[in-house]
Amino acid sequence: MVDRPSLSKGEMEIARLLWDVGPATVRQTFEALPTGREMDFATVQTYLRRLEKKGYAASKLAGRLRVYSARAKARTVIRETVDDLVQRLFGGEKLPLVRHLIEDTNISTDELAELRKLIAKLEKERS
Amino acid sequence: MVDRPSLSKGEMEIARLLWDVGPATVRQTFEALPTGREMDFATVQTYLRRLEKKGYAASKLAGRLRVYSARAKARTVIRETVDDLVQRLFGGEKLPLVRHLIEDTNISTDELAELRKLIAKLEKERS
DNA sequence: AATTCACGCGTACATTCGTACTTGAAAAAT
DNA sequence: ATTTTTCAAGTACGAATGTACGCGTGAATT
Repeated sequence: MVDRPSLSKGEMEIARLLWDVGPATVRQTFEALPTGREMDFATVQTYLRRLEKKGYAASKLAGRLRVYSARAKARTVIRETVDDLVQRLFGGEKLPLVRHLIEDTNISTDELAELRKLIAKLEKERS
Repeated sequence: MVDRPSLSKGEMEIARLLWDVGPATVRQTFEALPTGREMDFATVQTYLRRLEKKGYAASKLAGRLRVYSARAKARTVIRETVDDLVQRLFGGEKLPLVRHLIEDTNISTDELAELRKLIAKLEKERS
């Protein structure tokens, strides 16, 4: 619907944090960065600003702190992003991507089992 | 290993064509573009040049035509690209991506069945 | 009260990206 | 032989991206 410019890689990382930690200040977002992923505070700030400009986030001042919150649902953004990747890298077919994920990344036995159940459930629902 | 700069979206599209149609001239690549995806001949040329510069392709002149061929395996590049996406958008966990693909994209019943078989096979191999 | 810290906001800046146009030469068509 | 088409190679150029710095102001610390 709303047709936003797509997310850049860096913006994706920050958007994900926002989905995770909910409405958050720059600092809270900054502190939600995974260990090992170092990025300047001001860089996070810039990404949040850009997310807002692109329509992925909203913000308001609470006192003198600006609080950002996600404006687009993770579900939706993930769909758009993955669709785009599938289009460009797999010519539009998603199955090869799924196959890659379960064959070429060392997926754990537990994960395999979980997928088996998920598929069974979906197949049951369809019949 | 070789650590190349990552592919841009546009470069991905062209890289995929190259894997598909094998060693190819600019024109052959250009003509392998999916219907509906229009892009200038010169743009394809630029992407191929950039792919080469980044180490994803090699080329040589055959007569007066330059023939490009993939230098990095699709498998590898797909792994790198998907890994990166999983890292940024899913915090490193791939299962949510798989789940998204089989739950939130209208996957066909045939595809579901195929996945079920694939999983069964993998599970058998592991035991 | 004076100093230091933290934050918002504006700005910066080199690189990459998307998307071509141009020029000159060779090949193909007339 | 002249015209037209086709390439390779160089160049272009604004927008997006990654990554911050600096200033001013209000809050916290000493």
